[in-house]
Amino acid sequence: MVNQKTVARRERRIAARKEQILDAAAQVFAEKGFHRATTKEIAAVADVSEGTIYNYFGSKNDLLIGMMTRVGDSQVPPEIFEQEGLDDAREFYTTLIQRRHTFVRQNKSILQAVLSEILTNQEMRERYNEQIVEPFLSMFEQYLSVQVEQGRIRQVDAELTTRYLFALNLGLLGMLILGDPLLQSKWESDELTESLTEFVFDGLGTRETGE
Amino acid sequence: MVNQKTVARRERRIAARKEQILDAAAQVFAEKGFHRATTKEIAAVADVSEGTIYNYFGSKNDLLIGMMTRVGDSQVPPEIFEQEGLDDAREFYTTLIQRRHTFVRQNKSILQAVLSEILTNQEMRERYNEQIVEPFLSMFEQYLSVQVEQGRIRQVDAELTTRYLFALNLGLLGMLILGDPLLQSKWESDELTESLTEFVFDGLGTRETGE
Amino acid sequence: MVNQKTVARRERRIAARKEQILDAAAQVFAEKGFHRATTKEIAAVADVSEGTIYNYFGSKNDLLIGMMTRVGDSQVPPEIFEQEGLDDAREFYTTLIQRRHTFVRQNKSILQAVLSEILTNQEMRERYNEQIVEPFLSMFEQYLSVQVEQGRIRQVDAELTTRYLFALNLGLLGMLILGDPLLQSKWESDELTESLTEFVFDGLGTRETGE
Amino acid sequence: MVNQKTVARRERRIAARKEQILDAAAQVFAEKGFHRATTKEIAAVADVSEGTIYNYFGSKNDLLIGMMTRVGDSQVPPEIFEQEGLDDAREFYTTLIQRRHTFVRQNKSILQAVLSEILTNQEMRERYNEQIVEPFLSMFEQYLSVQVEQGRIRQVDAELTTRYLFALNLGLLGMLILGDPLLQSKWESDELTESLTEFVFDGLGTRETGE
DNA sequence: AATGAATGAGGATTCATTCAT
DNA sequence: AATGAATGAATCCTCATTCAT
Repeated sequence: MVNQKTVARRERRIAARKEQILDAAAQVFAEKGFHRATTKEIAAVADVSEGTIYNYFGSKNDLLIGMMTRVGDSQVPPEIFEQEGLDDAREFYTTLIQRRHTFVRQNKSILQAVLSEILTNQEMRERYNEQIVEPFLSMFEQYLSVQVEQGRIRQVDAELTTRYLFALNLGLLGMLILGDPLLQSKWESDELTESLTEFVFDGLGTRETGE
Repeated sequence: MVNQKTVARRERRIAARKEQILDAAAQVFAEKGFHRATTKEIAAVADVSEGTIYNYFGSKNDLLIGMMTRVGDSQVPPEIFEQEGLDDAREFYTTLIQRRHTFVRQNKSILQAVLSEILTNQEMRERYNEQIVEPFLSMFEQYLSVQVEQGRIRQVDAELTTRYLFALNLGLLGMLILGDPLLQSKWESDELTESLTEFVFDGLGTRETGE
Repeated sequence: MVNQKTVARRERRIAARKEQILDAAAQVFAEKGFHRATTKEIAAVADVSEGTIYNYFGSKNDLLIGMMTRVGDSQVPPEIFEQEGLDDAREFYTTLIQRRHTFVRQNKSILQAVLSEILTNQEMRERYNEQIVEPFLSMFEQYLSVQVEQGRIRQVDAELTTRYLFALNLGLLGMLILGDPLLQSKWESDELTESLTEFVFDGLGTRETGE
Repeated sequence: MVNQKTVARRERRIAARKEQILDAAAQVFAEKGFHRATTKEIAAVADVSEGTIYNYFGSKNDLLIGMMTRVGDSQVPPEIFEQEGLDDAREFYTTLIQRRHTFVRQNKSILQAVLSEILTNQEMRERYNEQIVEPFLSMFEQYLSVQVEQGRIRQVDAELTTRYLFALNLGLLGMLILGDPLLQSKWESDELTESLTEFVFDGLGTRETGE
């Protein structure tokens, strides 16, 4: 009994420490990038000694992996695709990007750090694809196919369209990181959703031109 | 006279050396990323000594800046926005992304290296914004405003739409780097243009829903 | 009364713990050598926590000293030199190296670790000399002198000869550690004694050449 | 032509630097042992920067390997076993150990460092066996067999005897390192040769007992 | 102008030791 | 008395940069 409690407490302490360190790492990585970040500084920000980091993570690289796992775990959950009452594709998309933006708002630093490393690190890239991109793409693809079949959206290529939508979001994240002031302000006050939905569903063409 | 010629020749030689070194740097940066690339390896690839690099560039960082300048210089030229006969916005967009894709095809590795660094390097980010992003955005914004005024495209917010289109392209580059196989194959054989134009101009909504 | 018993019990417990830890240390030192052995691993093998080690030994170095003391204590006991009936020097030598080989067989790993450290650690070297080498040398020297006086062995320089015999044994230990397969097999099956005695007493020379 | 000279000079410079660094390493290793020796100190003794060490050796471990190779190269050369006129085994042995002692005198530090590490480092042990021990043993064995056949020495087991002689020398080296004052003084003034030869050839036994 | 050896600051990682529980 | 998490000094190694030739 007591043992069980002790073990549980211990596990919670370990998890908390890991979080504490990952938070610090995320902050420093985002600020300086993975390579310019030093374990010394991460330790300082996490308010632990350098040695302690290595009691919880095998290497500096493992911090990055830990962060990616975290990002993966807090992504859009699969259930959302299976909810009832999301017949209206517009509404669904709105919900989706709202969630997504909330998520990005909460994890911008981490995403920034992770993305940067992903761009030049083969191994990270593969992890990211497997854990985050592919699961999402295949689920969304599936959803789109159904919508197309049911005539709720235009007859589009579900595979490609999925990728365009993903790209749009990825690109927006990129521009936020780049620091575009307009996007930044709209995004922080959550004013992008409507305009974005319109862009995606109505396109640029005038109605007449529409084919 | 003679002096002028000599000076000119000298300048050409210097420029050539710089190119030679930047080419090598681009190759190595793309392969390993900025931080994992060593001056030693760049020198080896450029077939010069490490010391020589420093005769032409002040630092390793300057190589990155040099590359970004290069990328900026070979971007879509401003003239394209001023050409006559590009009244048809669809056609114009098609042309634009075709050029863009050709450019990306030729510079993917460099873009990869530069982007990665941009994400976590304040200074690089500012340079990139000033030299590349902002000029393009303002020109495109201008173009879109005119198109909207003339009723050639829907009544959209030109500023935001410009950013969405930029984001879409940036995101596609991101997904290419991530290695999405579908995009990769379509992109290499230049099959994305039409489908992308359709996505952008017609949106996902069925025509009736279009409001 | 009770107090005395308690104290005695306590001392026995402490001694037992020390043994337990030294055993573990011996095992790990032998496997990895002193420097590559970590207190963490020693603790794991001893099935105690790292902290506990430091309740019984002041430092990692003290473990080594403890081991050497142990080795010293189990060396050839001085009494052997005083036993009656060991008039025959050959027989005596045979007995001696048999004991010695038995001892080495039981402590090879420890000796390996201790010797390695002795070679490059001044302090250890001094301890080893004082505690082990010198006592043995002086006793053996004494013994040899008597044998020479009594005409039981040739007129040799007792001091030097003692050192040659010590060296021979030390060197054999060295070769065993080095892993010479021939010595190893003969040594394990205790077949070296006779041949060694012959080498030491008869030399290589043919009898006629003997002078 | 010039090129050849330049290359040769370069190679000489490199070899010299390597020597310079190995000398320093030998000194520090011998003093403190491999593990306690720091690259910082080696650099200081060699009067170069730490970085320079790594221009010539891949790792601290490589310094050790480099030292062992050096030791191997300066060992007793195989030719000695093939010289004419060495019929007299005593004389031959005398020559051999004189050479050996000279060698040890010149390389004591290195041997000390190498031996210590050999005792606890599997890889080093294997290298040492292959490069130094085995070649010597097999050559000496061969020599002894012939001597035995020709009746120049007693009918001894050549294999074992070779090992005894090797052990004797190894052990003497060990005792020198341990710091035995008697051996030290005799060895430095080269007074051991005769006494050692006598020990090896005549044994301890009185002539009558010689069976 | 080119070279490449030398430099040394800097950084990730290890591990003996401590100490609060 | 035992624990084991926290510590941080110490160390090997890398690599951008310099500079004598």
